Amino acid sequence: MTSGRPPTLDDVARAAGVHKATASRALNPATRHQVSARTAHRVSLEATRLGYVPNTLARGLRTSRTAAVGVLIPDLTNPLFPPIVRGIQDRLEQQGYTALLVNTDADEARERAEFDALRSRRVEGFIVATARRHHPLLELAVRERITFVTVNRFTELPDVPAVLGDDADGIAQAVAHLRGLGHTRLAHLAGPQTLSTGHVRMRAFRAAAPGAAVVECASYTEAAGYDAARLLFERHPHTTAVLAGNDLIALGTLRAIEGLGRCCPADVSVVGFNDMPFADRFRPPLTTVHVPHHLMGVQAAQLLLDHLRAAAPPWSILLPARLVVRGSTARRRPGPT
Amino acid sequence: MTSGRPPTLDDVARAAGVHKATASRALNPATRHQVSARTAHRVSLEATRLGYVPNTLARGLRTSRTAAVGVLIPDLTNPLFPPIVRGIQDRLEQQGYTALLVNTDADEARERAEFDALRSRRVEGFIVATARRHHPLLELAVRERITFVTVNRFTELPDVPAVLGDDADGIAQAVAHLRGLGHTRLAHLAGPQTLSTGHVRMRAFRAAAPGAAVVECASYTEAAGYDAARLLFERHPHTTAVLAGNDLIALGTLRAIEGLGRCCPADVSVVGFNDMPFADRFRPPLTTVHVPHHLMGVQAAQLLLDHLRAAAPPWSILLPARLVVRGSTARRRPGPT
DNA sequence: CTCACCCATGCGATCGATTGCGGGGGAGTC
DNA sequence: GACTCCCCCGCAATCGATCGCATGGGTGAG
Repeated sequence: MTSGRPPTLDDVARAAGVHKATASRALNPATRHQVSARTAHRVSLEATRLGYVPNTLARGLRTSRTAAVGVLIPDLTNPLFPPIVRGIQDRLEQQGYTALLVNTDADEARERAEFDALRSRRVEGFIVATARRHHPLLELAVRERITFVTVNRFTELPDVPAVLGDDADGIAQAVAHLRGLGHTRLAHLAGPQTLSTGHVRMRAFRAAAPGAAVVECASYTEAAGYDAARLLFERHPHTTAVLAGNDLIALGTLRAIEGLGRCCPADVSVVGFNDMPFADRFRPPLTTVHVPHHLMGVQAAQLLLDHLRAAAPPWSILLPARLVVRGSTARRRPGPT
Repeated sequence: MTSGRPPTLDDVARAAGVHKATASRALNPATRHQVSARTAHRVSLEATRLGYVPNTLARGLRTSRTAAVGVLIPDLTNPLFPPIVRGIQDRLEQQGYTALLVNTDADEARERAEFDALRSRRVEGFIVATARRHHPLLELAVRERITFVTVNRFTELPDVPAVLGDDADGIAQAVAHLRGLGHTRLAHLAGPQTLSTGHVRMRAFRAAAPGAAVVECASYTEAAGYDAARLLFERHPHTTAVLAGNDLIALGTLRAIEGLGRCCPADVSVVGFNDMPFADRFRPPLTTVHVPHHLMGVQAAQLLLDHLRAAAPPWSILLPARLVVRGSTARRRPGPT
């Protein structure tokens, strides 16, 4: 009755009085028809009675299909990623797959180590949220014919499927919104230009607001946003509207504005990007560009699964972004000029 | 030069002109001393040249050590969990372990399915953040001698190690704080009593404020907090201070207060629990009890690893909680009475 | 010179499940 | 009654790495 060690397929087979090969066929839905209904029933009965759970390692070793995929993200505590990861997990789970999640902290060596660890676990493919525009590791992955898709960001390599938000359109909406409120002195606190999101959003901003001020942040963090905002207001004190590279940068900008004794949105309007969770509860509630992150994760997982099953064309998917107007933007106040 | 399929240990051994057993010993730090330095060097050279990465499945099958642990959480998008998970991952990674993360959404059937899936992957143990006070699945796990620890919550079973925050003390601090501000009509919006956190916090509240109003929320969500707060103010309109079961309930309470045309903190003070990320950026900034969630994850992972290596005593760990005073609590305004 | 000992390495079984191949037996047909 | 065909099922190889055991050659001591 008590199990010394977990029961094996052989145990089940013996209990049912058949060979383990028969038991294997009986338990696998795809091969059950090769077995008489009577024995199939008897085997599954014994299986549940013994609490049999198949050994995925052994199966994976034999079939070289592990039903696992690696997921590379920079940092789970960045609020951008939980919804994406959740979307990935939801879709993968539906198909019986498991996500192996690792954080890289934007550290190349660490990413490489984690990548190898995942390969050693024989994941069938990767979902990469850490992509940089130029990314040696991903070049290697392409050379080794490893199946992967990028999510949220892309890499400058041909034929790599990606699931992206329509960042350029989101920026265009934000600029139009600010213009509509009467702002003429716009500025952009750009994300790192090594990342596709930083690059695309900045180019979109430049296209929509030629000649406007742009300061690049060292990273997508509140601290970097704060520093960049201080620099911006030093160089361009008359700025009345800031389009931040993402919500964390916007948060840093808000802090900088407060530190300068100014007020958002009365003196300066701020727009974020991503619509991170609880952005509506901030002070002030953040006007920001919403990107469907959960859906993004779902689509990335689906895209990867498609490529795993058959050599699907290297499609990419562009998800619509949508400006959400809240309390951090307001009509430009006629200046003291 | 190009690899049809990933190189195996046998490939490396052949390239180095030795037997695969020798190659195995050369590559494993623990057995390298059994091999001459010359061959060890030659083998590792060939291994890196061929891009060899060991097959964890095969190794795990043979050794029945997979260096993987299962992590059960309710929902990754609940901001409570990313820091905990991150702490777990950080510690596990240090030891070469990998976390297999699944969401249960508080659904018993789903939890069971995920649990079995993880067992099928032969995880060596579990870290459980979904524990309920009475939990059939965990009873089963104990019977089957599966190694696991619970984190953040505990289950009413003997000898199950747990890593917990000192919730009772946190509540005591919060009540003392509110009393110090002159509040006498306190109320508690308790979390679900099926969870140890809900139960412990409510008992601590009852002990610190005998006779004060208590309403139980259906779940730890903003929506449930909103509903419970409405009910509370209907029954006890003179309440001037609310101690919420967690930050999400507090957020729902804030919304209810606003909906009633009252103001926090001028009319009603609110205290949350957990100090979730960005709680300081809310409107108003949330006074709440800080619990060291990242550390909690680290300790849980460490505790599990200890139990995996040797049969450590079923220690539990209590981490200190600390009230963080922000803008959602204020001195009681002399009422119109 | 011989014997004992040890170090470095090879051999082969093993972990647990899958799968191609082949065989036994029952049913159906002429 | 004999033959064919098909359905079930068993046999054994296989995936890749680990490890107990055996072995060969070299060294040091007597």
